[in-house]
Amino acid sequence: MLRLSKLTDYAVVVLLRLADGDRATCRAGLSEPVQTSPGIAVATGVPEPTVAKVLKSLASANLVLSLRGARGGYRLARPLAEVSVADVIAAVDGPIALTACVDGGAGGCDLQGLCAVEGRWDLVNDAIRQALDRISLEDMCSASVPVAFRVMEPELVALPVPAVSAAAV
Amino acid sequence: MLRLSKLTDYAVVVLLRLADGDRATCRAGLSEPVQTSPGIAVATGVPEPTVAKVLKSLASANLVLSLRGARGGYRLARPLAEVSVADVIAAVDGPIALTACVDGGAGGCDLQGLCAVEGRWDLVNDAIRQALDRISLEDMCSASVPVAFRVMEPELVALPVPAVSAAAV
DNA sequence: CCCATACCGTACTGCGTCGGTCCAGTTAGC
DNA sequence: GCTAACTGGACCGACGCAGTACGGTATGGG
Ligand code: FES
Ligand code: FES
Repeated sequence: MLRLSKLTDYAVVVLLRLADGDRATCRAGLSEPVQTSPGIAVATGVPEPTVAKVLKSLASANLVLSLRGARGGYRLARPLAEVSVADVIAAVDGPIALTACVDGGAGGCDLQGLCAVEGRWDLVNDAIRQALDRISLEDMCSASVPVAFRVMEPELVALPVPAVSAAAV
Repeated sequence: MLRLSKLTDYAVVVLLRLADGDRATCRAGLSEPVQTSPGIAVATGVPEPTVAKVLKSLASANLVLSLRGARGGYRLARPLAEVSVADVIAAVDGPIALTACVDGGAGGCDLQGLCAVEGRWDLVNDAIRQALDRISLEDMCSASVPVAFRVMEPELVALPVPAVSAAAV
């Protein structure tokens, strides 16, 4: 159904949390805006091993920086505005390839040869890729908050943008 | 991986074949441009039951017209230029809903409430939907044929646009 | 009137991928 | 040296998809 995996959704949640925590620690005067995966897990509600898995994928894609050892953790590699949705999807779910026979996935289609849409999906694929590339996480974060159907606590709704995950720690 | 199902791919193949066959029968003087699912199956190489399944989905979405009874078959409901890729995807794979918590799929996300990206995916979802809506099957068919990597028979390459599926019948 | 043809709907099953978990290993602070 | 935390890989159950099968219905021809 053209559905993206839940891991990608979690990745966005984690990244947003990471950005928000960044700001919080910076405001507190700490020079080390680093968050651990257990901390992010308890802040977002996502099970901890899953958070670790997602962060691992994001780290290998250079979307976050990892600091090993004790007092280690993760840090955003770039500001949210510099990260597009396509980057996140590519980091977690692999390259964007709608079908098996686009440029990305080298010839896995079993109809290759007598299929009428030989490489035509590339057009659609590129269109989607551009659309996803044009949207940054900053855009998603500062969207017009169209949650008209799901009212949360008034205090949370009243807060500016990073209103969520106020139950952290 | 943001991958669309193989059935959708087949649907495009079948629709293109249907349009091409339409033209062929019209040229032959027949007033009934109708093709049976077995005929399309043998023309495209897709297994027959799968073709029937796809055609059923397309028929219930009013993308093709079905004529029952003996000498029945399927016919295009609209010209290819009037059918967008989004229509085909929606017909075969259900509505386009990237995640479980967009407007389409009513609240299936288990993080609902403390998730930071409450309804923000709608932005991405709409972008993709518009991108897919803007591409018609005609566009896919008349794409610049970027099959630089996969050379077919020269005769087929030399033919104008609907060069494919020449091995029909 | 009867039969062949072809669509229609549903139900079933095997398989591949995804979501989630676990464990051993490595690095760096204390 | 010990502990906290990341790293990489493997493992397994669950779910959805791809494909198949069967009975039913409608139409046209003999
Ligand atoms: S779907 Fe891959 S060649 Fe047609
Ligand atoms: S993913 Fe559905 S509410 Fe966050």
